[in-house]
Amino acid sequence: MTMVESDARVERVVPLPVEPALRTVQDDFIRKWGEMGAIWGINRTMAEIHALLYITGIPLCTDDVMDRLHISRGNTSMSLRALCDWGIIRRMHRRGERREYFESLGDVWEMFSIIAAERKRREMDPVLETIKNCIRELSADKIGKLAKDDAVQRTRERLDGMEEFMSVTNKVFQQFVGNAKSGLNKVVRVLLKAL
Amino acid sequence: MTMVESDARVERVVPLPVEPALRTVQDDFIRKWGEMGAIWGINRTMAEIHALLYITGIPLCTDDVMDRLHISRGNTSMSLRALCDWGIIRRMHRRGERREYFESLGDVWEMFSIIAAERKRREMDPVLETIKNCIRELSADKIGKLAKDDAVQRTRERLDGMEEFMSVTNKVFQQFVGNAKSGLNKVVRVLLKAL
DNA sequence: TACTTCTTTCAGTAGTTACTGAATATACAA
DNA sequence: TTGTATATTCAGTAACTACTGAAAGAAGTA
Repeated sequence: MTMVESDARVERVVPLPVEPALRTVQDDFIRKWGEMGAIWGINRTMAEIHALLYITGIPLCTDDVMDRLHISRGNTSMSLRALCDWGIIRRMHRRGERREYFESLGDVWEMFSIIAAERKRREMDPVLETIKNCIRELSADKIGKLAKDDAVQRTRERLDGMEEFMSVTNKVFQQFVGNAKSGLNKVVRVLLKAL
Repeated sequence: MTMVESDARVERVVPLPVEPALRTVQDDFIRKWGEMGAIWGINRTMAEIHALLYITGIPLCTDDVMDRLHISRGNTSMSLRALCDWGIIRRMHRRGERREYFESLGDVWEMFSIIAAERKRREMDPVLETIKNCIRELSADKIGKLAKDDAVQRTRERLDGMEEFMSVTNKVFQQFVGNAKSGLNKVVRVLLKAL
């Protein structure tokens, strides 16, 4: 099958739902989600791409994303890959089609737990490790009678406070991660009941 | 009282605890805390300054901070102010001394709830607002029979999922913020018991 | 094989954020 | 008042991050 090349493109130039009312709503959501990206440690463009995939709820290809968000092919490609690496969108192959499609996970709880798990592993765990190590280094059998020193004791108190906080926080995270496969999870239900 | 000017400085050049063992431990903590800054939406230097004030547990002045962390006066001044604005460190005036001192809050739970409250207000609340507005804009009395459209329904489902998630998250935050004045708070106690 | 369609990579650049250090302001003391 | 110790501000710059677009690569088709 031969085709004037522009035809192939035109088919997809405005590939999406596109009732203006719907489009406006989606754009609104996308913009705001992009602005919030920082919370998740994800940059604006990545957050917008994710928002687009999430809010439309259908698989889109690279050109769909480029056209709708006005970003370059390179940026689109890299951001899509990064989102796949995070695991909050998925690559999709369509029978008989060469190009690849991408779709977002539909379950917000699952997405949250994926992100939380990864950030805990990358950012909290090492800090907790360091704190525990610091506490060890200030123990009497490491520094002898210096352990009685005022300054040392103050520092140890502070380390203890931080360790308690982070251990508890870690446990809470763990629960989200372990349970949040779908919908309201156990932790949240317990919490809401208790309040 | 007249003083050779260098004396006044020398007094404070290495003003801090300074048993090498203690210092090493503190530096360790400071470095790691700085690296983790991102989680809190606070940059490395600010996080390090905060870590220093937290871990030593005594009030320090601008020069103490500059000397210990090797940062410029300007940067120190601005970062200290920003930390004061966040409310996680406090300015201290000492009788008969001209220079100002700064000290960190000692209670990690309190610091956490201060930061969480502020970030919720600045980052989550507006998004939730937008989502609610999106849902409103897609209601039948706004867009009529278009509301039955497939694409519209998909988008509405996604918005609903997100709204549920964010509302619940908000409630949990609220509890931390409301209760976490000191030590293990109600929410955490409930959680730990339930798990 | 060569051709087409689509994807990935990456050097270069634009845009952003963090930091310095000198100038300026403030606040107290003599 | 002037002098001194301290704090703040901010223009300029360094360092970093995000983005583009062209080139190369991959994977399928004729």
